[in-house]
Amino acid sequence: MMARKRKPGLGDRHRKILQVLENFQQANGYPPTIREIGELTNIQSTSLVNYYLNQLQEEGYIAREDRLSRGIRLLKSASNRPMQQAKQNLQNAQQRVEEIFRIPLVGRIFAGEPVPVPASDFNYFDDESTAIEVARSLLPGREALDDLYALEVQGDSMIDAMVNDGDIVIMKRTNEARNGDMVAIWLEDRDETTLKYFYREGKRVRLQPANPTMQSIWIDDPRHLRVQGKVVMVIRQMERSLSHQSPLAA
Amino acid sequence: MMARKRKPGLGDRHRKILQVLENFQQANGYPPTIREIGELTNIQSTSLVNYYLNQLQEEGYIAREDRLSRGIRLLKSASNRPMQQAKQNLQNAQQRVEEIFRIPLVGRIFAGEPVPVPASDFNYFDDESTAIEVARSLLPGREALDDLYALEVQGDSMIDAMVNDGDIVIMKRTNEARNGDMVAIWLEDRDETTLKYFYREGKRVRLQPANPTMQSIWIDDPRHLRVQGKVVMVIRQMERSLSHQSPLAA
DNA sequence: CTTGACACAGAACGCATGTTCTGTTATATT
DNA sequence: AATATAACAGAACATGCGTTCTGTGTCAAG
Repeated sequence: MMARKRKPGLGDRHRKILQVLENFQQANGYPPTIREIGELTNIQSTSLVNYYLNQLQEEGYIAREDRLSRGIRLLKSASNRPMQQAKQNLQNAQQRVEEIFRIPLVGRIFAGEPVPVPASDFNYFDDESTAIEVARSLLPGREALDDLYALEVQGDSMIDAMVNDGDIVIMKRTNEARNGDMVAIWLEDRDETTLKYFYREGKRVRLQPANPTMQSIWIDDPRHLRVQGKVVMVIRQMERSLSHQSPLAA
Repeated sequence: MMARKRKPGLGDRHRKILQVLENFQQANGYPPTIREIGELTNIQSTSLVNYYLNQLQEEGYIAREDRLSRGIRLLKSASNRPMQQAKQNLQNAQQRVEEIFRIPLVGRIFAGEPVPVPASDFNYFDDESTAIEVARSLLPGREALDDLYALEVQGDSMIDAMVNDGDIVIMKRTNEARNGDMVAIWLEDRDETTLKYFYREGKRVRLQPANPTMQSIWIDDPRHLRVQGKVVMVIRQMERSLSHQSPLAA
């Protein structure tokens, strides 16, 4: 026996919560906590607020950062009331601009040389032409977005990392790696840059290629490797210059 | 004995912190924590960040809510042209509203089955949660953007195409391939889907893997292969935030 | 040199806050 | 009416995060 179905669309409480999110952010400059939302909407249980927030997230109205206090972002405004038209436009515009992120393309990466890393005070806005635009929804939420930069892969030397000539890799500037991270590593004894998954195993470090058919390598002395950044994303655009398309074509 | 006096005005670190506050809020929609500020300014101690924040508060640059996580509001901007900046952002926003494109994520692709292709009258707006957002600037300019759809790669069967488990491939709906296109092809005699570069060579067709170390295959009778779409882009996210995880994930 | 204020690091403490679990009530569907 | 599910409440738990304390080096004024 089928039973009660959930009504599609937003209920009164969904709308109320969206309203609260908008007002609170406007008034205080930071988003509310679950408990604060509860007070402002006469919902007495944190779990119930959470319940509604999950639904709003599934519907795409908000984005939440896991386990992060006040980590709620409003994606779509639900206010249907007339309001001040100008203000409304402004708000929408600011929302939209947050959904796109410009990552500076600072150089190339290939096996023969260490990874170029921009300084932390790198001015991101000085060169408009060399930027990769990525929607915020594709980027990891918890990362410090200011530490991101992009590199173009040169040559076929990183096929074991499933990365091709011409691919764009988006890196995060960091010197330390956690287990499971894919990192750019400079191997001092080989004079070589590689992209590998990083695993610390006791005193040794295991570097595992992304390609599951290829073997890991072990580094006995971690001082011989330098973590130069963490790979956050790889983008491959087909149909560009003909340069790398057909080495074998007759 | 009076000793060392504190220099008046803002030091480098004060300015750096104000900069971080502004950028972080702009990028994430909520203010940073003390620890996050520390990471972004290379200050290793929470107490030291707190130390500087108190000074900034006394100077009137920020307001803090006592004991409230992320309760920092920026009152004065450190950038010398605050109004200009906001206006600039607004203008850019309005220009860029159209520069983001939502591509529906319609299913999975793996070796064992033909590629799912949405109907041409597919309603892109009915399911908000299953969409990949891509900046226009990353997409090929001449393509008919309405014909694009996205698939999630399942399994390791396409490593010869340099495509990994979990990757997102953005496809263009088409039945014909031009030389040099990377296409999704259904091989009837093998009951298999592959992603290969397509080259017509006389009566035969050569399918070349993206991985230059692997061999091409030749199809003598082109009627045995069906072009199911053209690969426009491949996106690999290394560390997906939980809130944006693929809705197709189990 | 001595001194005292400043600039910093690290750890510990405790409240704030997100998450989860168990349970209850209400409502739509059969 | 029976039942499955949605809509709720309350509490417990784990972690995030602000706060505070102790200690160390550094630099300028006496």
